[in-house]
Amino acid sequence: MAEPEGSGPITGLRDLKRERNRVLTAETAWRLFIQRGYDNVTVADICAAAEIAPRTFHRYFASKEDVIGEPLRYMTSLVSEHIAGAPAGMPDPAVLRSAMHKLGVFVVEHRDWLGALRTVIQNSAHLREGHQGVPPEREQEIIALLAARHGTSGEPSWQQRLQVAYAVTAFRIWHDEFLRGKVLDPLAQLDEMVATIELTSS
Amino acid sequence: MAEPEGSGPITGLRDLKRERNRVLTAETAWRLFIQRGYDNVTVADICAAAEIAPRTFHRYFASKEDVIGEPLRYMTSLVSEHIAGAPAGMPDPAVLRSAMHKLGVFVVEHRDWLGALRTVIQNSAHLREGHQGVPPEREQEIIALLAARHGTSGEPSWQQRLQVAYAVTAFRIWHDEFLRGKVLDPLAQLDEMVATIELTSS
DNA sequence: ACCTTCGTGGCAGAATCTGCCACGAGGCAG
DNA sequence: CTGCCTCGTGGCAGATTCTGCCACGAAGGT
Repeated sequence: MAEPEGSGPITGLRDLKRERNRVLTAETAWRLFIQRGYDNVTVADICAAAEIAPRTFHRYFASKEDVIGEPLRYMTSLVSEHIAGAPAGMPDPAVLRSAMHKLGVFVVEHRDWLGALRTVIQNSAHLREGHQGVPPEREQEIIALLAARHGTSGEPSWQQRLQVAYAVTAFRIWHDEFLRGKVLDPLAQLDEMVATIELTSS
Repeated sequence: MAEPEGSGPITGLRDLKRERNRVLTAETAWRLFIQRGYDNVTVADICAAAEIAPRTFHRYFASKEDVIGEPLRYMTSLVSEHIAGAPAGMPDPAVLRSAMHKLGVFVVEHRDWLGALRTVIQNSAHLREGHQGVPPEREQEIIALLAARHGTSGEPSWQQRLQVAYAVTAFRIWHDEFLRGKVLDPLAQLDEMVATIELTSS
């Protein structure tokens, strides 16, 4: 009996194959969504293109809709790692600003691809409502990480919750404006928008 | 041929019956959800209790999930009406603050019922992600209403978008804290939280 | 009173998602 | 290296959600 690793995908040959197939399936799905639209692609189509069984698809992803959320999950993991690795002395607003900036760099780098995915979401009646922005669960995660930085136990204050929520909200608005091509200097604009969270910490 | 009324549910005897059945169906669904949990209630169950055909259910609601969104839709309509009826001279932040306050009064009045519904959402894996807060579409609606107040045509500025987004975000955080029973003077706290949007308008 | 409009219910079917089981490749001692 | 265990995969049946289609009957207008 090894260590009780519950989730961490370690370096097993089997796990590697699994993860490769998972990523390949997701990319296949995205490609099909972009080509034909989310509603015109069935799980069977994805499985045929990715050469896996439908049963296996639902082991990789909780639902067809779940495949769309994959990039967002990755982006939130970026934020979490960035916060966890931030210097100990840095104040919370600065940590949040740098995390959002890092996320902005990622979005700018993958602009075309994220834009295509955004179009897919906009064109599907099922996805349009509820698939923008960071879900509250992830906000809680960020709040917990920030609290852990200075060892504060107990419930977070509403100021903390609000500041984190404002940060991801500002990012969401910027993300939308940027992908719609309405911004000249994207990262500068992002910094300016995220800077507004500073004012709430009076 | 009458006026080309496309959507407005007017005073027809037929429309009245339809609307009564719709509301009755929704309330029946909520009761079942609260009693047995969202995942343990099928559309067939709801239809049996409400004495309608499953086919009719899906004419009332786009999906089973859609029944949950009904209260939120009503609450956003409250906000829209409040903004549309606000005095012409009042500045945007004040309009937003009063609208959120009015919404807060509604939530406090229906605390028990909304709290039960919140528990239903929290206990369902399907609903937990993506069913909190105001969807971006409604934000756009609020932004448009505010813009219409002082006749500004063209695209809204990012400051305007951010301010509206902050307002509904602050309300969401308050709403969550309030329903978890962590607030002593709810409406005062709400006002204090929503007041933070004022600082972004520099 | 007649005709039109339209909400309702029933049916068939597509599509999503899950529980169950058997097969086979990866992984682990001995 | 061999045998055994683990576990990812695929196939199958079934529940459930959702939609297109059609007929019936009540509401509404002439």
